[in-house]
Amino acid sequence: MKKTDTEQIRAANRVDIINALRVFGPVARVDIGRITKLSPATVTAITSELAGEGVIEEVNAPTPSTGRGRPRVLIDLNPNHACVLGIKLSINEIRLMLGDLKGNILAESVVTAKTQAHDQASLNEMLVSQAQRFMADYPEQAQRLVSLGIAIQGFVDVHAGDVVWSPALNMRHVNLTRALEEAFNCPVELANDANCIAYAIHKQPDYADCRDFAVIMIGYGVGGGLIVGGELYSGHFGAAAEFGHTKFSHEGPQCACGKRGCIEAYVADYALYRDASAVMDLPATDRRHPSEKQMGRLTQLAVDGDAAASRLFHQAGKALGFGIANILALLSPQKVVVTGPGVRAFEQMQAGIVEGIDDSLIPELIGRADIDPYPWSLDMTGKGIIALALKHFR
Amino acid sequence: MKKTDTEQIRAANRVDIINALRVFGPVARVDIGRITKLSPATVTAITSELAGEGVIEEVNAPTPSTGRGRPRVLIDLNPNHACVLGIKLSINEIRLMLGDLKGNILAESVVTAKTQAHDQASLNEMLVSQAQRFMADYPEQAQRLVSLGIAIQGFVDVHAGDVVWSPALNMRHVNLTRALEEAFNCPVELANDANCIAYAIHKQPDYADCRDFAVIMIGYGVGGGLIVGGELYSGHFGAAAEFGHTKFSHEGPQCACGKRGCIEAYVADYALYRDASAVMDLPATDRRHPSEKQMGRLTQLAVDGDAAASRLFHQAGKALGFGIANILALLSPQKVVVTGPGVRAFEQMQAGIVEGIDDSLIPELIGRADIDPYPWSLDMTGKGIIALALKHFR
DNA sequence: CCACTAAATTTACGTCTCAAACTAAATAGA
DNA sequence: TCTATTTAGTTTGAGACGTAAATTTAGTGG
Repeated sequence: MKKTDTEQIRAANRVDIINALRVFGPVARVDIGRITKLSPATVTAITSELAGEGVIEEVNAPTPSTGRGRPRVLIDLNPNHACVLGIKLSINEIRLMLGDLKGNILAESVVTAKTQAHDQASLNEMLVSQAQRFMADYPEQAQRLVSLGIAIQGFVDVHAGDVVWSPALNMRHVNLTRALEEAFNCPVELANDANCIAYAIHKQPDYADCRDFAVIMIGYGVGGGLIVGGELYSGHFGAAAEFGHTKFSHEGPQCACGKRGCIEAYVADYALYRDASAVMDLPATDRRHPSEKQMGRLTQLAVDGDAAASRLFHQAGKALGFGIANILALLSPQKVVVTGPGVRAFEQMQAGIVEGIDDSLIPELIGRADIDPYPWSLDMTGKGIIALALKHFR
Repeated sequence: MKKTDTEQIRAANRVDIINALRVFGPVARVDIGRITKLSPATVTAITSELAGEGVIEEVNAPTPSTGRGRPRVLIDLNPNHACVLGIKLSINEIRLMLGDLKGNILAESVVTAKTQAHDQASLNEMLVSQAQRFMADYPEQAQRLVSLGIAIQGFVDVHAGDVVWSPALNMRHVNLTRALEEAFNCPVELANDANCIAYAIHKQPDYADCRDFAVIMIGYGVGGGLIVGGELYSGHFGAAAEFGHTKFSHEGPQCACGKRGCIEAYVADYALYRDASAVMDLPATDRRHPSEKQMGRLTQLAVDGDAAASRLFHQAGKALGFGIANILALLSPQKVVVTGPGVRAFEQMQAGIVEGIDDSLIPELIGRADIDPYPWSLDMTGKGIIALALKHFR
């Protein structure tokens, strides 16, 4: 509380109601009361305040009309009341996404750019000009822009807004938020891409009451995200959940980070393809980036019962399970969610995962934690960075 | 917020003030205002409320008397206003501790008992009767008893009050809180012993503004505790921070938990002594429990430059550093604190720890995290469980 | 002995939520 | 058709809270 206190209560209750609406779509005021545990009087007070500001609207949709009594009038966020700009920065690609108040992606634009051929100043210049160019196409939304979000692979310090290291850049310790903050005069949120995905999953209605879980993203690399106490956890130095660089072994194969034995070096696409190439005949590939098609073929081999491929995924599963066991021991989470392009092979790894966990932990420590796959879709990072940026909408 | 709201504000501000007093000893009301960011008016209101209840007292100590102006009157918690009973359950030993409102241990009693020769009913019976016998010696305090706390080695579910597994008991999934709650008609807190120590350290004034750190306790076993966002984190299943059973290797020496390659199996007293016995001539010992004296001698060997002993501690340090690296990657904490009887050899392990971390993580991920030793004292578990029990004093 | 200073208290005010009373808008059944 | 019933939502009045500003208290310094 503190400070002018009681006004802070109102502010907190406002965001509670806004969040309830964001998660549970259009609902009646009664339900908001039930969800937020606020009295009907308070719900009325706050919702009419919000309606006055244009944040929410009554939605005259097909009324459900159950039973008797006064029919409930549904209200929902007015998606157009505010918007945010999400930027996903990857190697040689900048993806710009316009998000509305409900977290939907309204528009998208992909720009090819040599992300690695910049110094700090020119990189920020490019980001600002690309962002301005993109927003110029949506002049109405530009006026209602609340905040920006940037998602990037690699290690970030979210508190400082610095990219500590990223495969997308050829330099270290680059601040990416200040220039955009000045150019757009609004807050800019920086986040690791896997953290974005964790946050996006956390915002799914079916995860609404799951307050402590870990997300593992398998793709070109292996990333992670932690939801702790219902919030995305970024740690004191803002770089939490770098699951891919926890270790399976103190020796072991080379990881992209430069060290050896990282979980990533066993489970990421590049690692699987590298290990597969050693034991079977596969088309050559850019070592760092086997294509989705190539990875799909490799997975299909295992599905079809190829022994070497099956063994490969089983091994990767074991390494993954070993890493998950460390998460279970350290954090005792409700569940561990596995997603990313790499879930395509979840079933092929599952037995290995279970074996890896069982080998590492006694049943008492594994407890009732679930290891769940989560279907991958390309826009999850975008959804997540937009949701993170929307935090700034009070 | 929620509910009867504004009363909850008051409650929150009350505990803020109580906590400020608990941490910063006797202070003037002005300082409380500065610490809690409450207005002087509010501080006056709440402190006089608390004084009326006897929770706090004006302390007429040697006034600091700086400069002019009305002299500040120091207030402090009245340590005798309430008390808690802390119970530490270890193998064949029950330690009972009476704690006052300031978290001091007022009295202590150690009972020898065959903790492993019980079923759930008789164990709880014994705990209740021992606790009642102990409190009978302090009839005045017994009337002001607020809550109980139980600390135990092993895996616990703090939410359910269950001991899932413990070396001190010969059964699994034992509830230890219900019987005591009924007998004393007050809340009972169960906690893992290493978590207690983490909480005790967190409550030290010099850790007051350290809100995200990990504690590693090295002793007969290796335990852990996590302070996340300024709170002791116990995870969804209430068993977080079992650092000792995160892994150094998927093969490796046998751990007390039954699995192989746990950090504990390299760093705990029993592991060090076992490994040392293989390469040098040491007096035989109960394999599970080398004595403090024996461990001291082993450490002294390394201090004196014995090559084999030095190598041993260096190796243990490497395993520890490897495990710490996983914590750094996953949680990005401000610091990692190493304590427990095993800190006696911290200096001998330090180079190994640093090596283990450097081998595992690129400098960007290690960041500015400190690895600090914390001097061990026997009553830290007690301090911690008492502090945890005191949470129930609103 | 009085001006000055800093700590603590009192007062006046605005904000908040909630319970309870009330209004609104529908249905079910006589 | 009409009335009792039911559920949703609003209004009102009371109680609690914290703050700013004014005031009191209790010292120091010259």
